[in-house]
Amino acid sequence: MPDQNEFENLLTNRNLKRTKTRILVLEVLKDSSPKTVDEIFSTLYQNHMKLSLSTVYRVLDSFVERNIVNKLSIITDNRALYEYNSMVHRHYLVCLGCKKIMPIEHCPLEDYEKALSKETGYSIVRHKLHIYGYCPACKDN
Amino acid sequence: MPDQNEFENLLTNRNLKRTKTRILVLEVLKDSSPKTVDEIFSTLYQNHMKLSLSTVYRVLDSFVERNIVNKLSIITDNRALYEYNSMVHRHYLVCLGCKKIMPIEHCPLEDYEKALSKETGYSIVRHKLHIYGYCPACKDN
DNA sequence: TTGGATGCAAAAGTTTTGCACGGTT
DNA sequence: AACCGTGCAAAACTTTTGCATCCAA
Repeated sequence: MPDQNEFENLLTNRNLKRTKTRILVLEVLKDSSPKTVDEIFSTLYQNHMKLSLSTVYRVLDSFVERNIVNKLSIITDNRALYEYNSMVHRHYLVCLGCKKIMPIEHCPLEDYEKALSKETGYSIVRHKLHIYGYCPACKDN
Repeated sequence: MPDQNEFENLLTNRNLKRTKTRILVLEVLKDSSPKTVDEIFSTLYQNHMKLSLSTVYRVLDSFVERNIVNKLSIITDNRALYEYNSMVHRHYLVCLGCKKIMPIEHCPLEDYEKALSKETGYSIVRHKLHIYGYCPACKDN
């Protein structure tokens, strides 16, 4: 199982022990849209994995600290969202109809950030951009 | 007091009774950076205004429903942020040090969205953009 | 006067923490 | 063996709700 090894190396590199829960959480988040803590927990729990909700919180904290996972700045119903950090700078085009998420290759903000930095005196680290609309198939409804 | 009248008209137009708490909350939010419920409550409470936390929640709900106030999609410490809706499309520059949130006037994405729409066939409705960095004061640390 | 608005207290929901035990290195 | 990670339960915090009372229209 190639993913298993990928995750185990990742954990070792970041000085985290390779425990069952950590690998399970990575499996859920990898190649998936952002999830709440409860979604991650329930997915695993319903698959008969024995684990505790507080462990999921602690695992996610340790991942966020090490940049393995991003804690999103988008609230859904007062709950935080977490996504696997693929380390590739990407933006997403989200269809409000079918909820499909499509990656956008080009980042339109590189030049803008430089100008903004000069204007405000901020040192700019990163940004998050999500674009919402309707895909060709959903446009008609 | 011109703001008083502005707020009272606003409330009447949206079919909300002109109560003391509603006007106080509008005064706090107008011309201010986004605030948490507790910040709004504490500001008023410390100024010897008698009001209840749950009322602030209910007042804000009624404002969000009527587009008088926006509930932001930026988390600070698991608490929601509210801002007066000036009806101007805005983005935010968030300081990763002191957590200060500063509105950005210019939107760099207007032209980009048109191009993206042509390229993908999507009909684009809105976007969310947050930029993160360190403000001049926090840069040194 | 009437229906909406508020205060208070309790409930609901999310996240964090303490402590003992278990698993990885 | 040492120490980090986990489970469980309780605590801390944010937000919502029920109900009696109050107030704007």
